[in-house]
Formats: sequence, structure tokens, C-alpha cells
Amino acid sequence: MSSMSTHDLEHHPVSRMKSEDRRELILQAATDVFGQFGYYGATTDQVAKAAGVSQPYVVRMFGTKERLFLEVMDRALLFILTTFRAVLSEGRDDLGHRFGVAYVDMLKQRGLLLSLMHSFIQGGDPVIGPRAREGFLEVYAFLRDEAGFTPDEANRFLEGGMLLNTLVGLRMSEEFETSERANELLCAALPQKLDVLLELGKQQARA
Amino acid sequence: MSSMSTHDLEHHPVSRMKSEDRRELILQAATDVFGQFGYYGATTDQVAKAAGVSQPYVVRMFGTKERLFLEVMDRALLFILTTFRAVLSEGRDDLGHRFGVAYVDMLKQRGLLLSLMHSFIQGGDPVIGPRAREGFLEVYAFLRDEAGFTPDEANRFLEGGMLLNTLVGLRMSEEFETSERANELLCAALPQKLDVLLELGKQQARA
DNA sequence: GTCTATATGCGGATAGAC
DNA sequence: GTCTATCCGCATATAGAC
Repeated sequence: MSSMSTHDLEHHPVSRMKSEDRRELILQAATDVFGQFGYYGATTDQVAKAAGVSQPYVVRMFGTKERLFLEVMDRALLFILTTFRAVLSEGRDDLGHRFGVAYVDMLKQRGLLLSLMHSFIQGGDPVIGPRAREGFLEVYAFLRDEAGFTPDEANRFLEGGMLLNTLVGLRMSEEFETSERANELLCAALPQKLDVLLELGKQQARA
Repeated sequence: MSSMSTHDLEHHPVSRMKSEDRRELILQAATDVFGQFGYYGATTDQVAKAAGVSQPYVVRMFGTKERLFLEVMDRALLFILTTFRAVLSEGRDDLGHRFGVAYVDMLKQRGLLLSLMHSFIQGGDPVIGPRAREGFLEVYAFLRDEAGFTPDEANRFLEGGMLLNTLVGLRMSEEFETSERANELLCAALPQKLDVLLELGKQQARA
């Protein structure tokens, strides 16, 4: 409080920060790390390093690794729905295509789509599974109720999304220049916006 | 060899077996376990328990957990391609649909498609990644070269496959009766053969 | 608010008996 | 061919200082 002793300013390597800001920082780092390695593959230490804090601090702030992952999921879902709603508010023409472009653009949020993808194939987990199903169904409900898609249209959209997620998870863009087939596949899979994927690919190849 | 001492017959809880048979048994168990938990989430002990052998034996036989996973991947890929080739040999009409039916039928091989799905989003791994990409491209090459699909047709097929994998990983069939939306989604996503998925869902809910 | 130190448990892998 | 016993490292979580 008022008694700030004479010397211990800047004691810590990383300066203090408001809890909320640090929280957001860690969630971003966690999104990236979980996206790369999945829930089991990622360690809280990797997250901590990526966020520039100590491992115990990460655990302290979120309680458990599991709760951290759940927060990452929630945040990712919120981001997706918010983005889609913004697209929707700009008109209802050619929605399928505009959603697609917006979806690919979300790849710029490192690990966001992949974290969710990891959660999706973790449906057997007693705590991650139910939330993953709920989240997936939220997106489906959005497409049907708010965007006005028919079941078939919604389905088509999700199919494309899941293949995109898979190709990103595969790092298929790494083969873009070396494999004729990979090249063709990527061109066919991404109506346009291939540039975004390739750019991201190079970035994470460096990291 | 010839000196079988008087008493120690049936010393072990599980009888001896030819190496090859035991191998196949363990690979099946591993496919199941990896399918449920993914590479990192699964433990060699779970595999061992599922196969009815000891944990060190699993490691002994395959060298490392990683090598075991790679063998599971190879075996799964081989199964898929073999199945598709069999379908192909029965005629070339309505291939997209017949492949789709065959693909859904593969769900009966517990964990086979999900193990691969897990490998697909593990593309960043230095040893699993390359093989996963290779495997995926093998399937793509099959669709283009042997089945004669156009890039767009192949793409459409893969999109459907990835959504199916995702819904299976999500255990979405668990919501079939409780959620209106899930019901609709599953009906739209599976042209037919919904029954297979629901049947499998019940089975693994018990296990 | 953030760290260091550390307890604890679990999982992969090894050694060696039978 | 298969097991038991066990080592060792790593990752999560806790305690407590600053």
C-alpha cells in the first residue's frame, strides 16, 4: 500500500500488469500452444513461456490446465460467432462465400481454429466433450437461425470448414511447392484466400 | 526347448501366442485407444490393458510409443485404400456415393478413422506430421488417379469425410435424441447410413 | 501480482527373470 | 514370448516469499 520500501522497484524480470491484461495475454498464448499440440500434448509450461510468465502463475490464474483449455474454447467460439455476426450485419448477399472468406481470415488468430478442432475430436472426454458439442451446435444454430441457411447449406459450409481445419492442422501448405498433388488439393479446397494460408504457413515454419 | 520342467505350464495369466498374432491384437487395441485419446492423450498402459498384455511388452514389441502410433497410422491407411480399391473393382457407377457408404462402414473398425484424424491435426510434429501429410495425399492421389475424380470431386469427397470424422470425434450421436439441432445436423450430414453411426455410438457409450 | 522452490504422481522405457 | 520390478524424467499443482 503506502509503504513502498526504498529499493525493490523492478525486482521482477517482467513488470506488473493488471490481472485482466495478463489474463488476455496468457489466453492468447494458450490458444496458440493448444492449437499446435492439443489439450494433452500442450504443457502449462509451454503456455507460460509463450506468455512470458512462470508456469505456476498460469496454473494459479486459471486453477487447472483443464479450465484454461475450456476458457480458450469459449473465447474461440465467441470470436467466431462475433466475426460471423459482423459479416452478417453487412448484408445478406452471397453469405456462404463471405463467411468462407471470414473463416479463412480467422487463421490469423494463431491456433484459434485448431484449438477448437482439437476439442472437437476430444468428444469422449467427460468435461471437454460436452462443451465441444455445445460449441459446435452453437455454430450450427447460428447458421440456421441467424444466417438463414437450410440444413444442406449449413452442412456444406461445415464440411468445407472441417476440411480447411484439417489441412491447416496437417500443415499441408508446407508441401505446396514440393508436391504437385498438394498444390492442386490446396487450390481446389480454398476457393480463394489461398494466400492467407500460405503466408501463415511460412510464419509458423519459422517459429 | 526340449526340457519342459514338471510344473510351470500355464504359469502366465495369458497364454503364449505367435508374435505376429499378438502384434495384430495390440495394433487393434492401439487403434482403438489412440482413436479415443489421440497420440499424446493415450498411454501405452491403456493400450496394454485393452490388448490384455503388460505395458512393457507393448513397448518392447514396437520400440517406442511413437513407432506404435506410426504403425497404427500405416495400417489404417492401408485399410482405407484397400477398401476403396475393392469398391472400385465392383464397378465405376455412382462412385462418390459408394465410397461414402464404404467410408461410413469403416467406423466399425474402432478408432481407425479417428486415429488418422488425430494424426492429421498433429501436422506440426516432426515425425508424425510428414507421414500424416503423405497419407492424406495418398488418399487424394487415389481419388484422382485410380478413381478418376476431378479435383473438385475429390475435394467434395474429402470435405464430407472430414466433417464425418469430426462429428464422430465429437460423439455428436450422443445428442441425437436430446437435441433437435444435433438430430437435424446428423441427418443432413449422413446421406444414409446414419444407423451405423448411432449403433456405434451406443456401443462406445457402454464401454 | 508474480516469482522460486518443491512435492507428487504418472508414464515411457529398461533390466532381467521365467 | 511375456512378465514383474523399477528407474527416471517430466508435468501439474501447491506453498510460500517478495
